[in-house]
Amino acid sequence: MDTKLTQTLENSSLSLAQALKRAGLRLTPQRLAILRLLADSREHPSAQMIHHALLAEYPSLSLATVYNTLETLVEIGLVNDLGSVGPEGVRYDADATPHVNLACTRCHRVIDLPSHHVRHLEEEIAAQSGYAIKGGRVLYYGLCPECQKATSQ
Amino acid sequence: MDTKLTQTLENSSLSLAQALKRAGLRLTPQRLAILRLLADSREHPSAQMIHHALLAEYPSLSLATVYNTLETLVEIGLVNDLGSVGPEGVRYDADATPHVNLACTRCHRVIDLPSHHVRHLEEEIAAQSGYAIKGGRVLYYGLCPECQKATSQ
DNA sequence: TTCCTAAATTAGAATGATTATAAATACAAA
DNA sequence: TTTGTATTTATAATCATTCTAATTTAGGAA
Repeated sequence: MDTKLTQTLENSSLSLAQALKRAGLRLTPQRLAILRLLADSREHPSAQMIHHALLAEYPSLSLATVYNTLETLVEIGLVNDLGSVGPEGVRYDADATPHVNLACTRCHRVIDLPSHHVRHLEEEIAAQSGYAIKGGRVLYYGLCPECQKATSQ
Repeated sequence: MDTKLTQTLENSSLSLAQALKRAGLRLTPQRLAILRLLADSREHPSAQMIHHALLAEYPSLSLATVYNTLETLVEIGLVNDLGSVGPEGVRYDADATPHVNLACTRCHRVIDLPSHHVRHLEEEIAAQSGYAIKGGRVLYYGLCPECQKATSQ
C-alpha cells in the first residue's frame, strides 16, 4: 500500500477514533470497522450490507452489533439515517457535507449530488426550527438514467 | 357543517378524484378516503395510523388496502414517502408544496416547516440529476422543543 | 339497465428487517 | 493487574410490510 494512502487511512481512523472518544464511547474494533466502511463507501449501505461486507474481516461480527452501532452513530450525529430505500431497509450515510441523495426506485442504488442549496437549508433550520437537530435525510427518489432506459423497452 | 367548509372539501375531493382518473386508476371509496385523510391531516401518518383512523368510517377497510393504496399514490407522485420515523414505520405526506419536515426522535411527531430553499433544491435536481423524480423526503430529525425540556430534567 | 371483466379489496399467512434478552467478553480507569 | 461496566454475541421475539388466493366492485360495453 502506498504511503500516502496509508497515511490518509490512518489519519481518517484517528479522527474517527477521536470522534468516538469525544462522545464518551469505547473504542472497539467493530465500531471502527463500521465507521470506516461507511466513511470509505459511497454505497449508502444498509445494516445488512455492512454486516455482509465486514464478515470476511470480522467473522464473529454480530448483526445486532451493526444495528447497535448504527443507532449509536446516528445518535451522536456522525452518521445520517436516510430512511429505507427498497426492500433492503434503512440506508446510512457518513458524509456530513451538505448534499442531496438520489435513490432509484428500481435498482435501489443511492448516489450523492452536491448542492449548495442544502447548506443554506441546514443553516436555516438550525437557526429557525427550535429543534436540536441531530441529522437529516435529503433524498429524492425516482428512476435513474439507466433504469429509465431499461423500463422504456 | 358550514357551507364554505363543505365546498372546500367537495372541491378537494373532486380534484383528488381527477388526479386518480388522470393516472388511469379506478375511483374507489377506500382510495378517496385515504387520500382525503392524508390531504386534510398534518400528522404525516403511517399506514397503520391511517388504517386505525379510517376503521370507524370503513369497518371493512383492510390494512393491505392501505399499503397498496399508499404504494400507488407514491408511485404516481401524489404522496411523498418520508421514510420511517420511530417504531411506527414509514410516514407519508400529501403536501406537494416544497417544504421541510421536522421529526422528533423522542415523541416521533413530524411537522412541516416552510422554506423557499426547498423549491430551489427541487428545481435544481429536476434540471440536473437526469433522474425521473417521483418524489422526495426532506426531513431533519432531532429533539423538538418540548422534548428538549422533558429530557433535560 | 344489465353484464362483463380486469382491477381492486379483503382476510389471513408469510416474510424479513429490526429489536429484545441474557450470557460472555473486553475496554479503559485506577 | 484488577475490576466495573460498556459492549458484543447468539438467539429468540416482535411487528411492519408483503404475499396469496378468493371475493368483490368500478366502470365500460351491449
